[in-house]
Amino acid sequence: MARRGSYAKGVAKREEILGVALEVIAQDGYRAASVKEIADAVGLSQAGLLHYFSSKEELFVEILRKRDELDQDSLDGSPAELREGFLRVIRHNVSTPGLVELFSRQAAEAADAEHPAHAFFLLRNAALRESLTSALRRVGNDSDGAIAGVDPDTIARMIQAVADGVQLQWLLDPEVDMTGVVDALLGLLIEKSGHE
Amino acid sequence: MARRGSYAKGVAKREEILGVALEVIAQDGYRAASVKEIADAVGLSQAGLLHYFSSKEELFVEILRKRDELDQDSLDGSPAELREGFLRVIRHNVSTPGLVELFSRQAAEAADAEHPAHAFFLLRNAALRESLTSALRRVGNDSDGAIAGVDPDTIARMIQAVADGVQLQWLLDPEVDMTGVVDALLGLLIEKSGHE
DNA sequence: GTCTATATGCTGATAGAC
DNA sequence: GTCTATCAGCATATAGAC
Repeated sequence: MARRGSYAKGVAKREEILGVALEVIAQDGYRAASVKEIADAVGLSQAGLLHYFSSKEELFVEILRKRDELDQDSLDGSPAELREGFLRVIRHNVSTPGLVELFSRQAAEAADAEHPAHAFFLLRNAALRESLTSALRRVGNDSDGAIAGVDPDTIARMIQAVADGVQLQWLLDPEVDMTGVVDALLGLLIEKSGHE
Repeated sequence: MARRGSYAKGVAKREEILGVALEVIAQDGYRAASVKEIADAVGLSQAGLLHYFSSKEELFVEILRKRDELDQDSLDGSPAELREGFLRVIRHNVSTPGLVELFSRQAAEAADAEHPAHAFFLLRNAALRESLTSALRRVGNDSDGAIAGVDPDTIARMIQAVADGVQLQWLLDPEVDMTGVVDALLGLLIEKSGHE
């Protein structure tokens, strides 16, 4: 129990760090996404923080993972709820530009198979596609979830691509209506699946 | 003439550098996208290369601009040709992953309004949307280029988003069929505009 | 115009005391 | 577990010779 106790404290501290990191990056923007800034916000020195994460890159991955975890509630439930939940997540992202920038940068840097975030993004993307295709299969007219002859996996990639791509446009120009663009696509897809 | 001569030589050298940079990054990947690697490929020292570009960031912007310039031929012409040209550009990108990674990274980093690539991406994106909306207006049934009630600007953003977003997926996993996903969206949009 | 050499500056990572 | 101190390292940027 003593061993588990100290282990649990380490886990709790990690969680605390991730929570604070999420807040400070959301509030202060991507500039706050340095080890030192996060350490300051938590009330630790840089070295103190790196006691819990083996590297900056690992820290960033865990931040993104925690963020997904907090968003997960919105992505559970029925197909109709999935659409609304998906849009809710995007709407929420508007209030956290720093996290969106962190995500977008890491997504690009993760191209390298050796990058610490590479496996994370592969898994994350696959899980998201799975949620989407499963919803498509349950709601579509075609039993396999295809829409107008397009297979569900391609549809899922399309939805994810639009969401990720419009983020880049929005980071460049906050006037861009991220939710509107994604919702327009979802609307077109649903109409299409309903009418065929 | 003497002045214009030396000026012209400077321009010519810049162009030469950009051409070589495009080649080396396309061939050797994003790792070749450092000032030193490019300088080596051109046959200059690092300092010699930076004589022509005030900073690394400016160099990168010019590389991306040059790339667009070379792709421009594919994006001229009629609406039908625009679709084919758009897909041709994406197909070509498959052979230049280093450039796609450079583009994606810069697109994310350009979020900061102070970043040298910020203005470039704003202009580039606007020009691309203009090409797309103009094609939509010429080809659509609705005189204003809307599709199923979605305004042409949103459609244009959607198309651009899917192209940028699927690149991230493809960088992560080269098995992903970038062209297929984008073409599927274009197909859905065209059907939709044709049937309504 | 191009080079060599160096400054600069950050920031992530590590060693070792407490 | 946390800190202070320090290293390491690189890649950009600049100065100055040729």
